[in-house]
Amino acid sequence: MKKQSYKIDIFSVAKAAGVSAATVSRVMNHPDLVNPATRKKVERAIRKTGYVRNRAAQAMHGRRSATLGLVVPTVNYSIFAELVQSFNDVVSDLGFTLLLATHGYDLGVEYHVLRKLLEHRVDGIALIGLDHSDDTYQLLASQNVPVVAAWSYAETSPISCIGSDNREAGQLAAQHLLSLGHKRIGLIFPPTQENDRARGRLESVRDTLKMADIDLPDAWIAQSLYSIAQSKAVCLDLLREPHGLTALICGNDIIAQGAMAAAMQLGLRIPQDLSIVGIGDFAGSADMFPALSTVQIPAHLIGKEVGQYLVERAADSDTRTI
Amino acid sequence: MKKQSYKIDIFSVAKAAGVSAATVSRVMNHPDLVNPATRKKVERAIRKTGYVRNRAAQAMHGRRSATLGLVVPTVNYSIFAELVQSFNDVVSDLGFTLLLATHGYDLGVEYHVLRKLLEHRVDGIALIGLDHSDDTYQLLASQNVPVVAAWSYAETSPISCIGSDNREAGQLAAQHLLSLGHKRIGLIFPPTQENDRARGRLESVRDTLKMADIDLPDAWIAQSLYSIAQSKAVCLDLLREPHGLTALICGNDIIAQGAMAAAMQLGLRIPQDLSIVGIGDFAGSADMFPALSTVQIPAHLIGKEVGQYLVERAADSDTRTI
DNA sequence: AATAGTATTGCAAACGTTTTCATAAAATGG
DNA sequence: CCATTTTATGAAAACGTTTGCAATACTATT
Repeated sequence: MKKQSYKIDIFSVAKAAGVSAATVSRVMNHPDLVNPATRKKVERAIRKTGYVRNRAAQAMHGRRSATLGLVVPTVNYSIFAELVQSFNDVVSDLGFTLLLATHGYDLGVEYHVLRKLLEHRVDGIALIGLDHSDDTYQLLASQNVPVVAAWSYAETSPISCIGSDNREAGQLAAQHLLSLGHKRIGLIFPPTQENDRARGRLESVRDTLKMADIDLPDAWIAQSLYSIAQSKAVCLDLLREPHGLTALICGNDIIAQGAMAAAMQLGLRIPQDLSIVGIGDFAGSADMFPALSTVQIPAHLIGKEVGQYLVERAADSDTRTI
Repeated sequence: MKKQSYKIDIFSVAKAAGVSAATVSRVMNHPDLVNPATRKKVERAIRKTGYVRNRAAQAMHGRRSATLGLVVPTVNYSIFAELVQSFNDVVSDLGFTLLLATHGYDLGVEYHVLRKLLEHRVDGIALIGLDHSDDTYQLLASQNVPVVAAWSYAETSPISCIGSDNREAGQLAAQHLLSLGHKRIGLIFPPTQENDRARGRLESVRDTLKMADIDLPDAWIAQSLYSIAQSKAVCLDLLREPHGLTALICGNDIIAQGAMAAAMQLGLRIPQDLSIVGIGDFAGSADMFPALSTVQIPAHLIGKEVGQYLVERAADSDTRTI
């Protein structure tokens, strides 16, 4: 029925329905403004011609692209996958399409992918965390597009943020181990230069241990990237040293899983011989690792709220321009 | 430097650089056509004005949106996350932006999200698997946009596909257990109605076992959705029955992880008391579960090849229109 | 039945690019 | 130095929508 691969635009539909292009447009955007009978005719013509509306043209005219941009470090390892999914679920239901970009924990790359999303005139932008380059902050300030930082929450943030307090998470993890009586606690964290989540967690773990007069030599702190394999290797090294560690705090769940693998390999029972605390969330980790305590980050909830917030703001700036 | 929140378009830049809009456009799209000196001027003007090009306008004119659409069932559970990541990495490097959509294993929903991507005039589309609704296939045929089915591979596919042969994967899993001498093998698979991956795997497992004259009563086959918790519950039920099962084949790695959790809870050692074979790939699963044998699906490679293929085809149809 | 109001539709002017075509300037070659 | 090619630029016509405005056809109120 729709073989004619030659461009079917709104005028083709208009002709097929015996109305003007304006009416066809109104059927799609303001159906209440058009007579039910004509609406039926138009809808039939749309179906018959196989018309697919052109959002690019719409975006160009009206300042609405019906897209939202989401920039995450990575979608691997499940860390942000759940957030991406719930974000997408909610905005998709509300008629928006997701433009996804990743930067692999490189804030220079982040600037460039953000720019690409803005080129597509997304109606809103979500980023992860609060550490961003000056260029990024300037770019966001210059475009007036709704922005929200997800995952981290801080009173002092220059842009709106929806997420959890990383300092509190670190504090919870440390206090949990302290309450169990641990005194020799090792730390495995990812690099913290461009990552406010990891930095906040690490700092507050340090502070909490210091407040409790617990020693934390540098040798008990190890660094690992986001890789189970690497984390496992790093933990093996750390646990083989004669530090007498009785507990580990892991900066995120990926690292915690590497730590568990290392402990298993060394024949250490968890939690009898070694307590491991992770920070972060991994869908289903509770089922997989009943012995691993985790300070949970409600990724699903954050994604949902971020999506709702942006859709709302997009609608606002829509009416604002009118 | 770029406070003037009022619309900065290509003409503003042109004025700032003392050239025409056409020249500015050429600087961005065909830099070799413009004099190096003027190019410098224009680039400076772009930076000074904080101009961000409008891809919507570009797409409207020229039939290039610089976007690619990817439709996956879900990005949760890591099943497709790795593919999404590697697809995005390669297309992003080549200047494309990713439009992501998910359908939660519902092919009716798939049709609608696909339509939304087409509305945005993506330069190419990737879907997962070969099971799609008739509407979907018709829609794809009516638009002439490059399409590729990822994950599954089949000679008979009506559209190009890049992926692995699910029948072979199932066969490998079954043969592996047969070669270990197992005779009482249980199966846990996801629903197979709208999922050619699961169906192909299940059928070939069945065929392989039948060829080897191994019994496979219906009671040994259980169904589970993509959820570790549910899979664990289903496996607990299955293993508690007096079937005397010595091995399990799991339709994917999520289910396999639930099966492992169930076995652990029942005190069964893997692989001494129970062998578990998963099909699918989970980044890092080798590190996490050394005892779990898995028929690996090269998600990373598939994502990369699908991305490269689409970019190539997008470039083709670009020159074709000229 | 005349008036005012409302519901429905069409015309045409945007929206911000890209690109064809034309032109002018510069380079080349004899 | 003139003729020819090459290089560099600009003017203007698309591209496919949306929407303000105007016009027409109804409906309700006197």
